[in-house]
Formats: sequence, structure tokens, C-alpha cells
Amino acid sequence: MTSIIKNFPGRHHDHAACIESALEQAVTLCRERGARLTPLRRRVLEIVWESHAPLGAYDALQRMNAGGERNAPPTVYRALEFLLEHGLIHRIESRNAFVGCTTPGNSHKAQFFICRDCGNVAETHSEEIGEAIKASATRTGFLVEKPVVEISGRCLKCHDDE
Amino acid sequence: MTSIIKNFPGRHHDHAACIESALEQAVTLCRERGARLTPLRRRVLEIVWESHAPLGAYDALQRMNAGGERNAPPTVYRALEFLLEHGLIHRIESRNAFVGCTTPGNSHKAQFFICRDCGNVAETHSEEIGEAIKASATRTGFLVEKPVVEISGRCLKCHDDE
DNA sequence: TTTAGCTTTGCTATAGTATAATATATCTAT
DNA sequence: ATAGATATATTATACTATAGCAAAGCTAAA
Repeated sequence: MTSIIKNFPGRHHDHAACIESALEQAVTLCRERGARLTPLRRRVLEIVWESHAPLGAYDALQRMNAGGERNAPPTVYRALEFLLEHGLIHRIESRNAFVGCTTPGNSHKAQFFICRDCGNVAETHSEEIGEAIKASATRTGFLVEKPVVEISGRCLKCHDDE
Repeated sequence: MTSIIKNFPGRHHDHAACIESALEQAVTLCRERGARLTPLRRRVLEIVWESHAPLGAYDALQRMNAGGERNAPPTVYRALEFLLEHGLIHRIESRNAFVGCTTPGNSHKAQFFICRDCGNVAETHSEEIGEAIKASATRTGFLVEKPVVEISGRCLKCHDDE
């Protein structure tokens, strides 16, 4: 069932299955919640999932309109907002872009590793990072609400290929 | 000498001294490096330091032009770029905004705590967070280059005042 | 002290990201 | 079938950022 990849996509990553799995999970999750995954929203999710690299809103819009449609920016932004609310995608703040969530429904605090070469993102959920942030916050006199942890660098595949 | 505050500004924070100290440190650091802290760049640094909250580029521009000047966006962006290069300010990715660096010259990896109420930012340099990120990166197969750690929440002062 | 080369600033235009506001359409539950 | 709520369409505009080139200023060597 869960064939969404967790770390960086390997050499034999079956991305068609990956997308399919993400969409299936989204359908299930929305049904459970009574949220309406309309064709438009579903289409945007599918587009975001076309790769493991963060996609800009206007890039998504271009893909939506590739067949001659005339969707305007608010349309894609509203769809993205819905997908964010339901934890189906993440916003990558340091890129002004969006990426599919690998663990929809468990939308706790995540960290993102973003390869500067291939652009792919790996999502982790490290307790250790979360705890370290909490400890530092306490020392600083701060109550954590929304941690943004986005690490740029290189994935091993790109490093090895260099 | 170093009167730049490290955590959130307290009730009796002397901000005039805080700005002065930041500018002094900048002058010293640029002299050491042979970098040219021109009046324009110095002015932008001063504006960024007017508060402990991240300031947008266009807000800085407005302040620069408050006396009727006609500086254009590239001018402020170039000054900000210079200040970033020399570690005198930080860019807060999640806000598209800039804040003074509290430890210029030691421009290692920093973490930022950003209060959603007062907007103030505290800068920390937690080894623990850095190590936790490194460990998670290793498990994920990733080489860290530029970690972005920006935590939104509330500072204790705002929490207590509520 | 003049000139050549480099750095900085000025200026215009444009690209890229995001949302306000209002109108229309669609869905859901009675 | 209809009322109320939700979703989509459309236009306009705000906000963020950079490309490209011209002019001015600085620095160092002759």
C-alpha cells in the first residue's frame, strides 16, 4: 500500500506507483475527514507529486493550463491551501514552493532535506531535532508553535555522481 | 562593549545602545576585512537594526526614502546582499525579511525564534540542534550545507502579557 | 595628478510570488 | 426543488526580487 518513498528516491524508484499511492492515501484521508478532494484539488496534488522536488505555485499553474485551460493564480493557491490544511503537501519556505507529504494524516513536525543538485526533498520526523529545538526554546524563553527546518545540501546520489 | 542583546529584548532593553553597538561592530569587522561599509550600506544596516523584528526589503526601502530620496529596489537589495555576505544580517526565509546578526563575524549556523505577537527574533547557536540535524542527515544520506531553522511561536513576554 | 581598472550606485524595466474582492457555479441536505 | 454552504472563476493589484546597462566614485600605479 504505502509505496511513497521516505528518503531520497533510489535508482529503481517506481514513481508511477509513488504518485498513485499518494493519491490513494489522499482520497482515503479526505473521505475519513469529510473533506472534499475535488477534481481540481486532486489534479493539483497530482501535479505536485509529479516529482520529489518542490514545485512553485506558478509552475503548478502552468501544468494545469498545459492543455489550454485558463486557470488563474487564485485557483491554484486555493487548491494548495486546501492541500496544506489537510496535511497532503508541505510548503518549503526557503523555496516558496510545495512538495507532497510522505506521511499524510500524521502531519506532525517534519524536517526537509533539499538537494541543491537534483532538487529532490527527503522528509524526516526526527524526535531528536524536535527535542533539541524544544530545549533551546526553553533556554531562550520561547514557546514553539511552528518549527521550520529546511536543510539545503546534497543527497548522496548527486554527491557520488559528481 | 557588546551590548547587542542575545535573546528577546527585556523590559529595560536600551535599544539605542543596541543599535550603536551593532554599527560599531560592523565598522570594525568591515575594516578588518577591507570591506567597504559605505554610507548607504551603513544606513540600511541601521534601518534593519531599528527593531528586533525581521524587516522586509521594501519596508527598508520606504525608510530609506522617508526623506524624499528616490532609491529603487535594486539599491536596497544590493545593500542587503552585501550585509548578508559579511554576516552582518540574516535573512529569515519564512518571512522574506531580514534581521540584524547578533554575532557578526561568527557567522556560523544559527537558529531563529520568531514571536508571532511582537515579531521579535532571538538568535541562538545550539550545538545540540546542529548535531541532531547532522545525525538525521547522515541517516537520510545527505550532506548538510545550509541549514534553515526558523521557529515560530511566542516569546514569554507576549505569552505573559496576553 | 592623471589615468586605467574596479567597485558602487542610479535607473528602467520586468520577472516571480501572492492575495483581495466580487461574481458565479456547484454541492449537500433537507 | 430549494436554501445555505462550499467551491470555482475572474479581474485587479500588492508584494518580492533581479536583469541589464549607464553613470559616478574610489584606488592604486605611473
